[in-house]
Amino acid sequence: MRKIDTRKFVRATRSTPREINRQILLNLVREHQPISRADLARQMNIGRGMITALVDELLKEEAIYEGESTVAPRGRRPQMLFVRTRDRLAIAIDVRFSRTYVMLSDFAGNAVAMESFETVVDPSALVSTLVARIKRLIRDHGASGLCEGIGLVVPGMVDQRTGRILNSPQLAWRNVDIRDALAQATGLQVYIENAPIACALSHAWLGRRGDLGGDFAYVTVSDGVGVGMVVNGQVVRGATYTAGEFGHIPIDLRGPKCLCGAFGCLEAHTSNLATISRYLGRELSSHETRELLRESGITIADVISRMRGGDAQARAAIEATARFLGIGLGIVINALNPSQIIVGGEITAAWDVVSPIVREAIRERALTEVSANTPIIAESTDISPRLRGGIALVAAPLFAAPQIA
Amino acid sequence: MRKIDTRKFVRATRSTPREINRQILLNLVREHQPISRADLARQMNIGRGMITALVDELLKEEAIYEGESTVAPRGRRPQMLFVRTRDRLAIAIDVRFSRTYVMLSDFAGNAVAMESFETVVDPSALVSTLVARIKRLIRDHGASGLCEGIGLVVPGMVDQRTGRILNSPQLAWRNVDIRDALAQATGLQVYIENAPIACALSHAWLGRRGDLGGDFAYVTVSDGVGVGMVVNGQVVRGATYTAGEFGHIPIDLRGPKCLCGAFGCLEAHTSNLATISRYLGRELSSHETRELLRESGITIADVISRMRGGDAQARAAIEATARFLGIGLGIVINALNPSQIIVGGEITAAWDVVSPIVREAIRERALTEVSANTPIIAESTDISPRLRGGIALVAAPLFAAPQIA
DNA sequence: CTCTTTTGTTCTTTATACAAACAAATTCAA
DNA sequence: TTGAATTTGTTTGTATAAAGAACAAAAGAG
Repeated sequence: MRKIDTRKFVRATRSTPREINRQILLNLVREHQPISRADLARQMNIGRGMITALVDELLKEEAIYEGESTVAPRGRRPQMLFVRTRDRLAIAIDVRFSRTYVMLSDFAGNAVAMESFETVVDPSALVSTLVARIKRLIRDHGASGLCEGIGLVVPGMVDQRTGRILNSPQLAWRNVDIRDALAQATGLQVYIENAPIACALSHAWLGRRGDLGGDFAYVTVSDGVGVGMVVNGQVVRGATYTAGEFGHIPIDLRGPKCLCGAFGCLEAHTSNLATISRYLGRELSSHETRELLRESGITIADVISRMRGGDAQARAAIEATARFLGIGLGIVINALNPSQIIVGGEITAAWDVVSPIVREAIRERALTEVSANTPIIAESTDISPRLRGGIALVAAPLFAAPQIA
Repeated sequence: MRKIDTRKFVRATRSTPREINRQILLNLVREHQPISRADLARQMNIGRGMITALVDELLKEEAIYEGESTVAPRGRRPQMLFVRTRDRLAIAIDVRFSRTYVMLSDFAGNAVAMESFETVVDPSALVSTLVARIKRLIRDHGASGLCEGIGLVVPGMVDQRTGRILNSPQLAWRNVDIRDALAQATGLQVYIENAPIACALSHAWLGRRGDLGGDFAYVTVSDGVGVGMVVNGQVVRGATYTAGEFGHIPIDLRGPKCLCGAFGCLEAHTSNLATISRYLGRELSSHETRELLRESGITIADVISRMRGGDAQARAAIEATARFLGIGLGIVINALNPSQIIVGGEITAAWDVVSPIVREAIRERALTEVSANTPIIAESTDISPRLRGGIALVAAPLFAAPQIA
């Protein structure tokens, strides 16, 4: 039951039913391809004549294409339909603390080319570096299709009205606009989004067919901790685009000081930096620790491999992180009751150790049996969910439900 | 941008545009009444002919009615339209720990009659008591209209598929069904909902015209602490109907033991019981404390009035509660970034003392200037938001957006 | 080769959005 | 007082697209 916002509603016109049914059909093709017109008619409870008209429209726009006719047990052979994704390309950009990744990929998320470079912190220098690399990528590898847009994923909150990055602690950016400069220099539409939401979009639109559907939360654990939430099929951005900042929720008011200045944040307990600091037996927020981290160059992957090598200190650090992560996921469960939680980040490499501890912490605080058993799925970093999210930013609007009422 | 769920979509038909525009028109009348056809045409960017047709339909169904024609600066006088609410009635039931309230009211939330009785904990005994009172209420006061349904508000999580109360700690109910029994005995449609969501619905559908629109959170502070969230115009219920349980999020792992069994829950810091226990200098969860509370009969209102009388102990207890409440609201802000938060419960009677402490606690943890200034609005208990929510449960479906795509 | 089954297209009917003309009711100004 | 201007609300004709039926095409079965 949705309330109509009488300030910004969208009235239905004569062509509204067609737009809606067209979009439903397109999504059915996307999720069931290959599929015939007759099957679509059965799925949609509609006459085949209607389907013919809608399919003709989509064929003319080259949103879908007709494949070979398959064998059928009897009767005329159906003509199979497919969504056109192979020759539609997009650029995804993942700006991270140390490195920036650029990928050219088709609309289904299959990478065509990928490269990376050390992150340039100055915004305008970053833009010009990106522009050069994007142009070269498209020139060298863009023969198989047309690039239709850029999906830019940044570690920070993004104002969707202006495209500005409101605050990125990792890059020390405040109110920075790189979207418009990038769009102007490349002549391509640029979609910008913060990392946890991009990961959630990647899961929703480019995930496996089995786990589609249902509302979920995507929890990213890296230098920070953030959550991308999908509720009623829509991403939650909040009134001023800062929703999902679970990282700065306190779980222990007498806990360690966080980089944000407050005490006892979830992020200060369970981020990669927190785990490494704990391993080194140092305080997270002190200047010396940060210097030490920078100099030693130790990463969370190192801590995990030392744990595997039998380092008891490393194991203790990771087990403590797991416990706090479980408490964090318990917060998400109590707040949102998602049908599943996806966890992304380097910590997933230690999931065999982390998972049982997480599950136990959730069990301690869950209010019902079902919520205690909320599926927690670890997503490995090597499928690069952020970059796939960048592709989804460009591709998903084609498939989204029309906004009505 | 919403994703279409290909498992349970609603296809558009020939009459879909009409359904949508009809509903938009009805909502415009509701929020701008009195309003003329010509004004509606301007608001909706549509021909006046279309409006005439839609209005005729709504008039025939008696959803709206035509009032007097008003004066106009020049030209033909417009005929004003109104939503019919006066002679449409609903029963609202608010089941609480100690007392149960029953109200007969019109669809706009104007009470016709109200009564209360000591809560009967046995479900079937409660149903028969309710049935008798409802029948008498309708007989004695129902002359002004027809009762079209019952809105039942309970302190606990409700499975909306089955109507069962999954868990109500206050009533010690688990998997109890009173909805169907009530419906069968009264012959009326019964809508059941948990208290925080009902309060949120009350705010969304029966609130003042000024503060309509925008997503928000309704935080209820009574014996428990819960949140009703409205995101993208829709209430958030969660995959298994247990969303909004912010009361059992830990804010201090070394904090007091909660009635749920875990340590350091928000509820254990800021519920009415927590405040009273703190005032008495007792541990919340111990058996002796609960006995003492029951025997002494001291309420949160007593603590507040003693604070007003100069009791330093009472002031300290309430100030501590205020601080923890601020931390709780900070959690809601970081998680959801709502455009506003409504706080309901007895504690609002001390809002002059509570408010500045709450605001300071939020400021300590908010990540942006805007989110630090999220409006926090106290809603007094004497407008009975729960009962109004019960009315909204019956009335709102008439005005909701049609589900499409 | 004919009958049956299934797929996909075409045609007719019907609902309804859209646009324009029309009727009604009122003020203003000569 | 009367006609012009203005605004509201209704009616009428047209275009669009859904709904449903009929038809054509393509295959296998007997």
